[in-house]
Amino acid sequence: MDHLMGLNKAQKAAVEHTDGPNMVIAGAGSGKTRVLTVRIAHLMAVKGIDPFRILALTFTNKAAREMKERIATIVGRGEAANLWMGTFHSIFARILRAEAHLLGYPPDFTIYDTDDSRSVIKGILKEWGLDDKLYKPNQVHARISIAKNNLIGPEEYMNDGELMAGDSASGRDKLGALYMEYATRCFRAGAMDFDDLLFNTNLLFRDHPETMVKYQQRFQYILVDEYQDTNLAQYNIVRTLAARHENITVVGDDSQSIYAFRGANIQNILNFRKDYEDHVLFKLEQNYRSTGNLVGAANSLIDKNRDRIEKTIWTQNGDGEPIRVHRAMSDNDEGAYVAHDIFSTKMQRQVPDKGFAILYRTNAQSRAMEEALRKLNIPYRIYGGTSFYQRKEIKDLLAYFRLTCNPKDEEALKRIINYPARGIGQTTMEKLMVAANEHGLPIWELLHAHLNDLGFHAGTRKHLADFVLMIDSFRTMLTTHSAYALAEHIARTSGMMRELFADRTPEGISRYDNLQELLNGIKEFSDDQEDQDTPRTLPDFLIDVALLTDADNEDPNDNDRVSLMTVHSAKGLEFPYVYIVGLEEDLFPNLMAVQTRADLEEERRLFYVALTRAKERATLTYALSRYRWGNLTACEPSRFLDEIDPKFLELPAAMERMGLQSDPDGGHAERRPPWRSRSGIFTPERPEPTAAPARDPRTARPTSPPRRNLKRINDHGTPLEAASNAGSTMPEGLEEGVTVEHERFGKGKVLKIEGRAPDLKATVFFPSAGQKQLLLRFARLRVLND
DNA sequence: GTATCAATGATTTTT
DNA sequence: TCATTGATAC
Repeated sequence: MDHLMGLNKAQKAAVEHTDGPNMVIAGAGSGKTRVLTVRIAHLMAVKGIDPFRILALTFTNKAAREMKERIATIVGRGEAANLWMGTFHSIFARILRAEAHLLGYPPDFTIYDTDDSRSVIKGILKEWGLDDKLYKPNQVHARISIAKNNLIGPEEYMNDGELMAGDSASGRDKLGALYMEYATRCFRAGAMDFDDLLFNTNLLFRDHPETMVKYQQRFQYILVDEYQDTNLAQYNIVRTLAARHENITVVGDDSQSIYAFRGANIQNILNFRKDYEDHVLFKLEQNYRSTGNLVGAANSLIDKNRDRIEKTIWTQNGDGEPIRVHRAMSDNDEGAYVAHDIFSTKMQRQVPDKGFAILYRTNAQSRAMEEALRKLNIPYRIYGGTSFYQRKEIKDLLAYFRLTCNPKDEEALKRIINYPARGIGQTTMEKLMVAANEHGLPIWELLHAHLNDLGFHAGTRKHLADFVLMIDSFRTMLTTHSAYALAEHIARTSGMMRELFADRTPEGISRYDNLQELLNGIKEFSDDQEDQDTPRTLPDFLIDVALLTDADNEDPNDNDRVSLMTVHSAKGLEFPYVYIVGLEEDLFPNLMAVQTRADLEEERRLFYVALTRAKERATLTYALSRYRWGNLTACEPSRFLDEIDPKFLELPAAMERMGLQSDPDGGHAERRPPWRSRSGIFTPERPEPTAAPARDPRTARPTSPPRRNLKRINDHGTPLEAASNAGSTMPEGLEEGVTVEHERFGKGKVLKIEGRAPDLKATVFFPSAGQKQLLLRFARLRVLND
């Protein structure tokens, strides 16, 4: 078969071994996507499997689309179009839509995005009079999200003594009740949030065996990409669906697991071997992407992690250039360096703009980079950040669509009932919301059936009735008009178009243009019927759009640009020249993510992902000072810089210029990399290895972390306080879930660790003394190894 | 009920 | 720094 040409032995084996459970451990750059696509094509073309019976799950729409394209080139477009290939969320949204009635949802249920979820939570907090500083909406949502991803429903949550105890220990004993209320309100609104798409699929299969069996039988072959990033909800769906035919292939790389923060469980990939005892394991270890230096550097880094599957990534590619490290004075300086370096590389080596990527840990870092690139007229594209679909004007129009399709959608209603202004203000809304909660009804139903019983003045009543009438008129068009015709009608009739057109400021014009762009998008969507016989309707569009991200909006004719993105969104991509910026302690690894060893290991995997994106050359940069929340803070170089074997690094001539010794006795002297220099005015002293507690590379965590608080800088640019190592706080191995001993309370279990050094706090449950909150600074906890 | 201005507080990563 | 919230005046 010619589609097998050019595959190496391991790749070929992974393609041809079609049946039974298979796991493909695919190192970075080892041709994973190729194997997956050829494998699917092979199933169809050689084994004659009906594409309708193949389920292929990915993490991003982009990955799904690209794979489909590649499969189409082998088996033909029409065949490929019938594959069930997409993200977990989009595939199961599709299935849920077909089965929604079984769970009591309307078929045109809304998908709440993160903002909607947060807004629901805010509403409840306000009504319940809870302090939104104690119950931060983001955190409440994160907690609910993690619960759902671990298949813990609101009842289970409230019945789980440990969870509830943990909450009340942290003074947030209403979390369970909040979760319950949140779920109730979403359901009442006929809405599922992102996590519900997976959670409810689990419910569907659990409570409706006949439905589960239907899908079990349908999906004869199941393939899962990026298996290391699946959470319990996803894992369980896959396991359930695969139980019948057991033709399951999972592909992944434990070293690239970077989504634990949202519930991904690396154990899923580590346990596959136990789950399917007669599985076959393929290891793809040859890297085709990167130079020898890059592969070596990445290996030396990831070697510091403890939780991983042993494997050796190797390459036949030449060594290539060493990895460069650049120290910048400030974040703007860093941007200027990167921009200039891109400019000169571009000129000297004739590299197109799209050959470069700038990767950073947090979206906030993009600004300095953007400014620098703009100054040199280098075209760039930012991935992530505020996407098109998050713009206010877009969300507003989408809210009209949502309300039309599902009038119970409370968030949509709140958003637009008075936009454009039609005299329905805050007071009216509050009355409506109170009444809705009293009766347990969606606002829409109140307005529709009980408008006259709510005690509104005639004027207000008229405004409300007009609104209802308008939405109802849109609803009658749902079945008679195409998505585009209806969308355009709504944009005009609602008054949104007029409102935006009237604004002649540059921003206003751009908002109007965005509106037009959305409508164009819907037109394209309406017209695109290649895989369907019936015209696509507005509800179809909404499901699609809710799960779309900015990355799905790329214009193929305008893609010769430098890419700017977070490391997370760079996963799966590759670029000849990669700049990884902001390699500073507290930023990368991120302050919020270095509480436990597992967290730190995830940060390290993230850096591993970043490094392995590069084909030709990687450049690592860090700044000595950086604006954070608007004020200048001093930064220390990232520990990750130390963790790469220095033989893969280029140590710049800057060393000599700074008057540092370099090899006075023929190569045996201490080679001090520039980020370790002692003398720079700006360089905040990091405790020397001898002074600081040794960092054990196996546990990869300082036995007693130096304070990593951001230090304010005074006018002379010197840190106000030296990095203090006082207050040894974190005992070795202390993390959530371990058993500890306290000199007064005896043995206890650590439920939670929070705060930042030196104010790290642990919530510990002692059977003898109950829940205690302990400042690690004072409580001498001893970790017990059981 | 609406518009304007000052104060406030947030930045980890995404479907 | 910037975006969102709260108070004030219209």
